[in-house]
Amino acid sequence: MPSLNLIKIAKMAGVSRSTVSRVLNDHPNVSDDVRERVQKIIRDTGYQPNLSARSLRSRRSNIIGLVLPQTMDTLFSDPYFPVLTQGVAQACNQYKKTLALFIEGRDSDVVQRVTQDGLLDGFVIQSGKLQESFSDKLIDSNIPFVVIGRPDIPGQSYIDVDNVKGAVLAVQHLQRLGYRKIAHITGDMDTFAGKDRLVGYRQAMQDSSLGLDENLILEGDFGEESAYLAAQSLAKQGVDAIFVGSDRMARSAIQALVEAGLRVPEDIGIIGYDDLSPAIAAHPMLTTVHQPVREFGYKAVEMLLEKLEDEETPIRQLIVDVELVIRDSCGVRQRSAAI
Amino acid sequence: MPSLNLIKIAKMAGVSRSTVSRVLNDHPNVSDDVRERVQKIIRDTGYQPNLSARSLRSRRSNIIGLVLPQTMDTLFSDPYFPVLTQGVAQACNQYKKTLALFIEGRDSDVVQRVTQDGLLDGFVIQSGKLQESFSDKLIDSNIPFVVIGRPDIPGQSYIDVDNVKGAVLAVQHLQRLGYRKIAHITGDMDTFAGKDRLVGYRQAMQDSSLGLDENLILEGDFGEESAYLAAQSLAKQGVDAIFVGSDRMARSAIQALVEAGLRVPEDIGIIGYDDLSPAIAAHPMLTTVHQPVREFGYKAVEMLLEKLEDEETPIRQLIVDVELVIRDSCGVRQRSAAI
DNA sequence: TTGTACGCGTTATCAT
DNA sequence: ATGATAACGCGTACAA
Repeated sequence: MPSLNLIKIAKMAGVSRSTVSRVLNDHPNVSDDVRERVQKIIRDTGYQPNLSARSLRSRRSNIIGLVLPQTMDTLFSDPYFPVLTQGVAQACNQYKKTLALFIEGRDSDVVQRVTQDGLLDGFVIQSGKLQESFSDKLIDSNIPFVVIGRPDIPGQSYIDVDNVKGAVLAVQHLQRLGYRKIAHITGDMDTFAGKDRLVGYRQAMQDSSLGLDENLILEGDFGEESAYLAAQSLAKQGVDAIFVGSDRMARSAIQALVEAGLRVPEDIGIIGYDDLSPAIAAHPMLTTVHQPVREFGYKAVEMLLEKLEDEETPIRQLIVDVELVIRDSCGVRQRSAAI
Repeated sequence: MPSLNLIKIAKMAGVSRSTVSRVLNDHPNVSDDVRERVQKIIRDTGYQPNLSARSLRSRRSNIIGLVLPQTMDTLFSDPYFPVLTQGVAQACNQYKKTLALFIEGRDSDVVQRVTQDGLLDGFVIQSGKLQESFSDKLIDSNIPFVVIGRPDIPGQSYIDVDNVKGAVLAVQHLQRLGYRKIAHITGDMDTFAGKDRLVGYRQAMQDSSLGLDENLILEGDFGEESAYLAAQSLAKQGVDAIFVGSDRMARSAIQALVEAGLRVPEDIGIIGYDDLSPAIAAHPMLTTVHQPVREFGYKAVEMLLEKLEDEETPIRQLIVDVELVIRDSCGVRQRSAAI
């Protein structure tokens, strides 16, 4: 048990606590020989400054939070959250911050825990369902945060992907390939992601000669089951192509279609959304809208750190671009030849 | 900006710091009316005790770490880690601990960060590849920890699943169904999980009338690619059934088999390992060995907390049981009828 | 350049 | 039952 502290190191080096402290914090005003001597002792003893004391004194814990307000059950079955977490963790490593992970459970009052005095310097929060509005507590806790996804109250810094554009890209691609009856299986209509992708679908259909047919829109919830059922229904209905709200749902939809005797993409074209492995890996390779989720998490941390550096930094709202990744499930090979 | 502290609360209540502190920590020696009065003020002001100060004084941060020493790239593509994390997070919520997540990157010295003085009360660490042995630093940092998976040095508390038994269950099930040429695509041979499942496979084959044929063992690495290639090879070779080292690999193997013109399970039976969604969801439903990964993470935290309560608690080594979950890919329907 | 002394907010020990 | 007071380990203004 080391139980070392500044005093002991100071005694060993024959200097005062302050000097050791200065060495630790790279203060300029330390003579080179003293600095050397102290550093050697620090190395030899394996001394580490006590973080609690440091936090207390400096009012900086160097811990930042990642708050995932989804329900536990569905949280990690979609690769989105793991990848996001990875991005955040990567940034924390980079900037030498400790990452505290808060996953909202049914009972736990995450807000309470996140806003504890002296625990976090700030946090990144994934905006969840629309109805679970950000508690005012979060805001007037006065601890800085950045929202991932669009927040449901204005005046916050946030980072989001352009879901509308992504959907437009997907649908327009299907249109260009000559599909005429293009359906959409939506994501969760309680999320901005789900809603915005639907907006994009509607927009792309309306702006085309095909026009919008509300009957071709089936509501899903980002889960396998909903997509499976929707696809079954669409198989009976007979459509040319489906733009599905997420890759995970797309895979499930494809399964339903195949079981209904349809070939993808020969009989029906599919485009998903996310481009996160491993959902795209199976056959047929999924055409999908790529969101840079990892970079996203990374960037969110950087935005937060900026905010921490400069208290008066303006509110930033960053929309990250998306792009269509064309693989097999949209039938581009079969159709491009035909065109 | 609250910037409240004990003194201010004390003044407002007309008592001393000590009394407020006692109220906060549920000390018995406080009269009921004073307690009431102080609690009301605490509620009204929204006062929260400063955690840094608390940690400094009490030598307890109430933060516990989860250390995932895998490389970033592969980390979250397997559902194992997300689910494990979920279990750990759940336990932390339950016991009112803050969870700090450490994901080892290429450059970052996680050991250094994890063992910082005053940061963590203890941590749970996932044992990674065998060669990256636990640094001695971890051990003589003197901060308590529990290992998930078998540690490569003795004398540590750990929790593990019975990988050998799981493999035996799987292979024996295939044997009972009448398969004769039963192959194995292994997991990563640098992990205990991969090695132990191979041990179980060997054991089950040797103990049966079928005997062990080393040519039926193909090495994988828990990744899609390796399983795909191995399955292609086995398709040519012509085998009856394959016990695959993980569900994720099993899915990939099935894809290779189907593309080679084989039907699963009519032509070839498959059993995987893990039973974590969504790998099992697709068609055919995967027969697999269930590991209670979430409970696992939860339990690991409980073991750690025990250790924290009682410094002199004995080292515990807990082996969690596994069970076979029979679905479609093993061909039980086709074969049971035949038997 | 170095040392002294104070305060960060809390808990714990000792009186009263 | 309550209050004064001393730590916990560190950073820093100020003095030397």
